[in-house]
Amino acid sequence: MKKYSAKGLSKLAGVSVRTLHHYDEIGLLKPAIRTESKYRLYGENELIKLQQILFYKELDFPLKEIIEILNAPDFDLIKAFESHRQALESKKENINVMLNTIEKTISNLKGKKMITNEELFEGFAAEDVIPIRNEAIKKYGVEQVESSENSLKKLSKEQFAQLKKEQQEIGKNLFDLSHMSPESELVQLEIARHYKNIRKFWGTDGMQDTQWKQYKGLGELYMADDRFSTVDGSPQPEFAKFLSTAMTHFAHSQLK
Amino acid sequence: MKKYSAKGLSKLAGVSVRTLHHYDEIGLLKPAIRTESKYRLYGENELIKLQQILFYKELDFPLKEIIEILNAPDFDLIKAFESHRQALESKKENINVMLNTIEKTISNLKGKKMITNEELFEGFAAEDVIPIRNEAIKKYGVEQVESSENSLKKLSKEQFAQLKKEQQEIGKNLFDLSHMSPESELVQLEIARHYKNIRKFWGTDGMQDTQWKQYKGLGELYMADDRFSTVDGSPQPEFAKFLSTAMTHFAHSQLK
DNA sequence: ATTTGACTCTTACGTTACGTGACCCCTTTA
DNA sequence: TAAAGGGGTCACGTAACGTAAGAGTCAAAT
Repeated sequence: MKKYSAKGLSKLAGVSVRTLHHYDEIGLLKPAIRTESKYRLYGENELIKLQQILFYKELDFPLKEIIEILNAPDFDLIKAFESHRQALESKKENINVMLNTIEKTISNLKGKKMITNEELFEGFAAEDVIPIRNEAIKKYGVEQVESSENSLKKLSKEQFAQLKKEQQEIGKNLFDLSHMSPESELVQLEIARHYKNIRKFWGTDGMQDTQWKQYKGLGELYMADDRFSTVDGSPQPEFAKFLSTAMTHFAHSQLK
Repeated sequence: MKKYSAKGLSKLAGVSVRTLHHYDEIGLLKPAIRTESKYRLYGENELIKLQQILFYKELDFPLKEIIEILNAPDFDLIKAFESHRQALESKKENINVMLNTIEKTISNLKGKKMITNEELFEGFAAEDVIPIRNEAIKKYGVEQVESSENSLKKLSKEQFAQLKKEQQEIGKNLFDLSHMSPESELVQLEIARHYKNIRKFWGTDGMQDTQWKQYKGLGELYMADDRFSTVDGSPQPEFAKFLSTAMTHFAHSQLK
């Protein structure tokens, strides 16, 4: 059985020796054996395990979770890798979104146009959200808005699935809307893009952080707002815009 | 003029109060005024500035740089954005490599085939080059190697991107070859063909520029290494892999 | 046989962008 | 008038290592 020294393994895997020390310290990856003089020696198994660690790390799993994942006895390699691939692909899409934003910003700067803050923050700002929320408060009262927000933070899994389904329906409708829109092709493209974002936003699993919950709550809130539903009940592009904003926030939080 | 308390502003912008404290501490965003009782009060200007801060933060600028950006109106924004875009793009490329690796790994697990460690780590390892380089230095001397490398660093980014792309093509083809039966004559033929391509690539035909000639020199330097040629003169897959790795290595050094 | 040079170990403080108390002050409201 | 709900300043905790410092180990070269 082939053995690797700390440096050997580090070169092979593209990590620092310190990283290996660290992983040893926290019990994530211990060397196969320790020589008399305390040298770390790793074997093939450690090599494979390290690769798995790196994959998860690439997906921004904290090391603590990686320890749990790799210690789980029902750990299915192929399944894990396939979910990795999915996550990577969505990550790539997220990067594309950011690239678009940056490119727009660059071309804006190059054109020496002074861009307004609203344009600058398009896709980021909570500015879009806040006034809407304020009006919602005027209409429904603070307590209703806040209770709605709070209650939404306690959704069950079934409710979540339901919401997800509904959101996907909405996405479809939006897509149809875009085809009927009398506006320019650019608008259609934008809406199509939003549609994609929405699907991804509501379709991604494993989002349990606070931001996400907030957006989810706000999402339902806005859905209740008249301004986001037409007579026939189909949603307006503004709603998609909000979702896109939320999606962008989420995407960026994922990118780190 | 409207004033915001710390909590008020934090809610509006979606950041924590502690964050505002922190920004105050490091001089990134100071409140407009401080009341007698030391309360922080922010105005519209601070709101806007905070939005700008958040914008840059979304793009992963460290706070130190954000301070510079916002303090220096003549800061070269475009340059900063460009470099960030490049970073993102290289990130995307890495993801693509990883996707390939994962897919290969999956099919490998499914097919129960063993892949080599180097293939397993494709996309992570970057410094395989170093030992080879050291040996090259031993053989040919530091000055020759370094002069070759230095001339390499003068390549334009476009030239380099092109080079890298071609190298990746070569690498891909060779990798695909590795899936064929090793005994097959077809494989030998294919390798020979690739060898021709490589030779052509390194040949003088397409490159009359001085820099390119020196680049070729470095290539020949490495090609002269025993480990990259077999008895009959045909190259080993390791050579193409080395080229790919080297390109990646130098591309990185080019980027920063 | 020794010196060199690459490698190894442990220990421990530095880093980034805040989170999270602890403890105390100020203002509003029941 | 006292509780509630803000506000403030320390100051340590966090994640995932980076980066020396000081010292031992190992194989090759002198």
